[in-house]
Amino acid sequence: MPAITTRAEILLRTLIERYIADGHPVGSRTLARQAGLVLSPATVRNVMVDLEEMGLVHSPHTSAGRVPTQLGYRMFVDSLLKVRSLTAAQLRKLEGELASIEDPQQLIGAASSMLSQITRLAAVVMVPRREGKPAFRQIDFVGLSANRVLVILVTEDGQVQNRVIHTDRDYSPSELVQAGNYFNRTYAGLSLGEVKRALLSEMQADSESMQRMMSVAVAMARKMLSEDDGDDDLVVSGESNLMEIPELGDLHKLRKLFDAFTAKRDLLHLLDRSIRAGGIKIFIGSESGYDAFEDCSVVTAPYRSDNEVVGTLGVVGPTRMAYEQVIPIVDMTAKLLGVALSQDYR
Amino acid sequence: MPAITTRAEILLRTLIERYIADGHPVGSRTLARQAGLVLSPATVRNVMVDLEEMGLVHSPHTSAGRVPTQLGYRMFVDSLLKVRSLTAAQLRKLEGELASIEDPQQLIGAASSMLSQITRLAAVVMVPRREGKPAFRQIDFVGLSANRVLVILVTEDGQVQNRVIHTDRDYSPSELVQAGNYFNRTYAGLSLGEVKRALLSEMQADSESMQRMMSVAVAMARKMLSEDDGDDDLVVSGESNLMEIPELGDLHKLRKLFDAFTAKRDLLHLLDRSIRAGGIKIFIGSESGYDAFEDCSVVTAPYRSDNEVVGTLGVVGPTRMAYEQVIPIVDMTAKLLGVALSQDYR
DNA sequence: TTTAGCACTCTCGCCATTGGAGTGCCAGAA
DNA sequence: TTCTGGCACTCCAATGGCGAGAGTGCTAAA
Repeated sequence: MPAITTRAEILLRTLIERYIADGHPVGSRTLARQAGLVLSPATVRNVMVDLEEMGLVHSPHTSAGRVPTQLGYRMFVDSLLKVRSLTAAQLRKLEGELASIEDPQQLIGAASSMLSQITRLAAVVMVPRREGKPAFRQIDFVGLSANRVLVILVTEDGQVQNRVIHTDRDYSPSELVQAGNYFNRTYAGLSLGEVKRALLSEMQADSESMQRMMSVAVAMARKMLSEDDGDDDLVVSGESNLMEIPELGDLHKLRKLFDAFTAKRDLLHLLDRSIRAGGIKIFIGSESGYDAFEDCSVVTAPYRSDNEVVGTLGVVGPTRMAYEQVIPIVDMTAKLLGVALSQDYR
Repeated sequence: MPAITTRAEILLRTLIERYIADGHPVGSRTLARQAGLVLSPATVRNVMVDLEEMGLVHSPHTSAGRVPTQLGYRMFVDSLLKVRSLTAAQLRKLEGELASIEDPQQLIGAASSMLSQITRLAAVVMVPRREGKPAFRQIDFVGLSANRVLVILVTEDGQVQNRVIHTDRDYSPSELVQAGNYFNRTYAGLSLGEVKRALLSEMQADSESMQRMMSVAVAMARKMLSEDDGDDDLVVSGESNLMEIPELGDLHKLRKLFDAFTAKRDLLHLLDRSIRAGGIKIFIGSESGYDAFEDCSVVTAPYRSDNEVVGTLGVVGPTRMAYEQVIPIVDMTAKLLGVALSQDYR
């Protein structure tokens, strides 16, 4: 296994850039011209067999040019890539669109749709997971029909969640108001996590010491909070951009991809893996581990709100994508989304 | 223009059934055998030229069989079609899945996904539009940061809507509670439409006669209610089923379709048109008027809650779809969804 | 170590061929 | 008048052969 020389690196880089640009296998003649080195095609060919031995490039058939392998792309993004920073226009557009939105939900949607529009790929944005962090602000109990109570929970950041729960008996409106008041008085300002813990211990404490009503309120709130855990969600946009991409022309592959987008589960796991990594993370081809993304690369970046990572976003596109443009766009979108989220509700 | 004979009708029907079944143009030999009539291929051919003159069938090229035209399909579904009623198993499945769900939102989602699973086509369900009908139950004002108030509106049927609005000045929590109480006292039990009307007149009335606070509450609520109009929405599922359909194999067409699904606008208009028609409505090919659906048929049925039509649902599939199966399924799903919606919150 | 030259290989587009399916039409039968 | 058998014809789809073009691998010389 030959060690990789500087020249080989340059050639690999130009090969990949070229291949990304037009999608055709690159021959030795074009590569020699393109690379800026003064080299004959024959020499380039010699280098190519080295690269092929190292598993960085591959020849679709004897008389085609070379194409990067997954490993080749990996090396490319790891050490050969020069990212192009955004144009002023792009930056302005991104900033402008996000700055004008207030509602976090809409913000997520806007980020996703912009990301897909600019990259012309599919974009995914994970909704922020606050993990019991946001402070509790107010709870309301509204009686519906018999035995059914609507619980409305408002957090400090202005998010509203609601759920219908079933109770063992019918409660009068005034009982419900009372329960709500008790709750709001007792727990105002605590984080949801703390509220949850407090509820747990309160449940275990001697229930005689509480009025029966309060214990019901506690039970209701607990039900509400406990079901709230797994509500991670994704916003996907621009899936149909992927239909324009020749590599994914196979309807079968395309279908797997689209199903993955609607199922969301795998995608969520993938984003989850990258949430801990501090910055940009790139999954090339089968590196993701999900076969729906076998011919795709996924570029993700975590975003932070109030200096703490709360989610990830990214794009899904063909392995042969314009990394040097996509990476800064994803990066910047994550930053701007973070800023926009932090400015709200503070 | 020859009038259509009974025999021609039978042949047209068998031709379409056959074509729907396997997608190949049908030749005179097969048609003669299939139709159950004792006829030679030659005779069938003579009938075919009649049908072709009437614009009901069409020959892709001189030596292929015949294929139904849009007009042919129209005649087929209008007068030739024998719908097959559901199998007991299908019915049980539909009933079972929907009966166990309570939340209207989830119900819509479930109906949509079942519809697409059973038909193996794309399904759409319009969310019920209640047009100011549901009764007002409760409103809450929650102060967020300065000048920003979260308004939470609960209707009699347990639906919760919330929106952040901006106010001219900062309000204290107690002011907000007061405003809420005033509101709930004054308008409890009225329908949203009535509340809206009442607010309008109240705004115009001499504002000196109200406390300043109340007028603010009114303004807030009005803002909330007025923005609430255009929130029609759709739930789409099973889009990716359409990728398996050979007629739609063209990626360009497919893309248009998918974009129509995400844009929702055209689809919404289409469903809107069929909401007034009492029963099943079928748009074949370009009848829909939207070119994304040019090669598709759309089968819709309105559904009712509490004996009043509140929405439509349907499926989108290739023009060549198994109408005799799809129609009863759409029909029954609409009925069952109506029943399930009516049983809740009553 | 690099380069030029050369034979070789593989793909791709083009064309001609062929078999099959199905039609249209006509003349005769019912 | 209506139906049918027969026949010539048309068109498609699949097949195989062919040549051009692109690019390689290898070798021998600079």
